[in-house]
Amino acid sequence: MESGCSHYNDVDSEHARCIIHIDVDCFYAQVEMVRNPELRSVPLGVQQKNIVVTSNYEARKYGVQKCMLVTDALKVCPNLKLINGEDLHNYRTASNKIFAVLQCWKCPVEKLGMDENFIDVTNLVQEKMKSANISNVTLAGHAYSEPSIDCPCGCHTRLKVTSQIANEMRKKIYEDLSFTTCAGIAHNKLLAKLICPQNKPNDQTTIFPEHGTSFMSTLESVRSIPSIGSKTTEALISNNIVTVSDLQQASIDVLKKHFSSDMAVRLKELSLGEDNTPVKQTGKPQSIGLEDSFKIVSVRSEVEDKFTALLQRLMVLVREDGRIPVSLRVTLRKKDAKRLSSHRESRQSQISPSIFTLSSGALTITETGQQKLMSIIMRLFNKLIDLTKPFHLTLVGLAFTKFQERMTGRGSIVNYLMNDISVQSVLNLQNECDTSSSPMDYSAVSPSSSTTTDLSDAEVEPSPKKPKKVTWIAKRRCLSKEEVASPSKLKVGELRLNSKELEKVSELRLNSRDRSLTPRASPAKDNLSDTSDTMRDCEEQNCDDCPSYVDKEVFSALPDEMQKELKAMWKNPSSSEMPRSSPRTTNKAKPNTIMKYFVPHK
DNA sequence: CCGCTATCCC
DNA sequence: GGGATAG
Repeated sequence: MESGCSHYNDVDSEHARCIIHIDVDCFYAQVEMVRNPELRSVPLGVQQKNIVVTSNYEARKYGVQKCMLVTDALKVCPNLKLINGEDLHNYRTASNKIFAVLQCWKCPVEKLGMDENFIDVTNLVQEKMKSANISNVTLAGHAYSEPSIDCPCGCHTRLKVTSQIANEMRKKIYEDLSFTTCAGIAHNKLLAKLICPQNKPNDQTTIFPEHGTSFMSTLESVRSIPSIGSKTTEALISNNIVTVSDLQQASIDVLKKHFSSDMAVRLKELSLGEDNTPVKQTGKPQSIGLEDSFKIVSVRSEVEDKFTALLQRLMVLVREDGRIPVSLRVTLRKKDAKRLSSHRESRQSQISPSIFTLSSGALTITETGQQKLMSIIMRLFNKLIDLTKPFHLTLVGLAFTKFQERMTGRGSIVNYLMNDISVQSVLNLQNECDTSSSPMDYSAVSPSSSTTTDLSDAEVEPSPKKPKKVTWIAKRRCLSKEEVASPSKLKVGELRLNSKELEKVSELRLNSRDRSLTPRASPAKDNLSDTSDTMRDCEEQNCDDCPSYVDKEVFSALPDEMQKELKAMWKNPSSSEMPRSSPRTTNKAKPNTIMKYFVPHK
């Protein structure tokens, strides 16, 4: 190191992180101007229903504000050019492009709505500071306030480097996509977001940690703090806490009287400009849903029609998403004289992935699959409505809320096997108490990930609503001829492998099936073979390294690497990786998940 | 203000 | 499962 090395870099400091918040200027209006550059020079408003949801800066000169009534906007700006913005498709596309550009920096990017993104560039800044001489790095854009004190942790330098990165990002968004943006640079999300609009449009602002608290106190209402909404504001105001400054000075004990302890602490921290929430990489949504509101629906058949229509639309979205849903939620809002606003009720249930099919890689659903889903939906509906009384609904909603975990492919051979096996087990779990001949009783089927929990819950602490004690029996199922012959049409429940992996597994299963079928003459039972064959086969397949429950032939067909990994695991089960969803246990009475799925219950 | 979609927290 | 929050 050289001369005045005052650039101490304390990565454990409270100011350790480097966060950028990027906000696209008047997003909808810019999308329209990019589409049609002639609009750039005229006052432009984007209209939804009867309101101007946003306007370009040309229109703002005349006083056209966000969410203004069209009539009022035209009064202040008779030349206002209006474009209908009710179709969000173009906006979504533009939003995704911006998100994609930001991903180029290989840092976590969190999307917030269509026009905002957080980026955590902490690691990138560290790298830059290691490789380049940053002793006299300059700030890009504005500072909220010039750094005065010399923060010993080195955050000033880091944030200056961050401001340079933010500048590069905005430059690339402009060069690639022609969108101007604002950015806020800070050591946390709260300050980055709040400082972002300080220099609008098309500019960026950095705030240094030492100014966090004083900046926050410039905010008039507690409501301007993200995560403090109308309800929390009400509660605070009723305690005479109106401004952020009030909140800064409020006693924590007073806050704890009206909020949970965690919430009280969090409110206080926010008021001081402190926020340790991480930037979470945005990925696929955790739920995909639709809802439909209306004046009144009081007839069951109409409800069914609404759900059928929703399901129809929802399937398009799920198909586009590509993942296989395993849980379904039904929501409704009852007509309520008291609370007209959103008081929703919902019920959800697991669904069998085998309802869906994969044909040549695309997720589809058969007619009978739709019928199965509808019967689940109506069963959930019945749980929500007392059918002996009249009902009055003002909204119904449908959402898929859980999805089959993606095969990460490489990395985990245990997952490779587990996913496959666990799904198989689920498909073949049967409730002993179930006397019906129906092959699928949805109320009884548990998802792979929660089978263990459900079982123990049922044994240890039966819920009063489900008093009957259940016993699960695992059976191995053979593939039908059609399924083997045409793997692309296999039930989705058995297919969570990519095509290469699929080929392998199909092959293994085919072998396994041939072997179990040829020696014995029991062709009558096809799909659901009984357990005895399997159990005996397992006993016959004993080998030195494999437990008795492992099919030797299947095992030996696995790649050497996989065999090794499995053997290692069997030698020392507790130290081996387990699937995320199944916490391992040291309790011998409670077998680990792998055992659970391999060992047939007696 | 309300409709809609999604997430997080209790 | 329900409420609060965001956009």
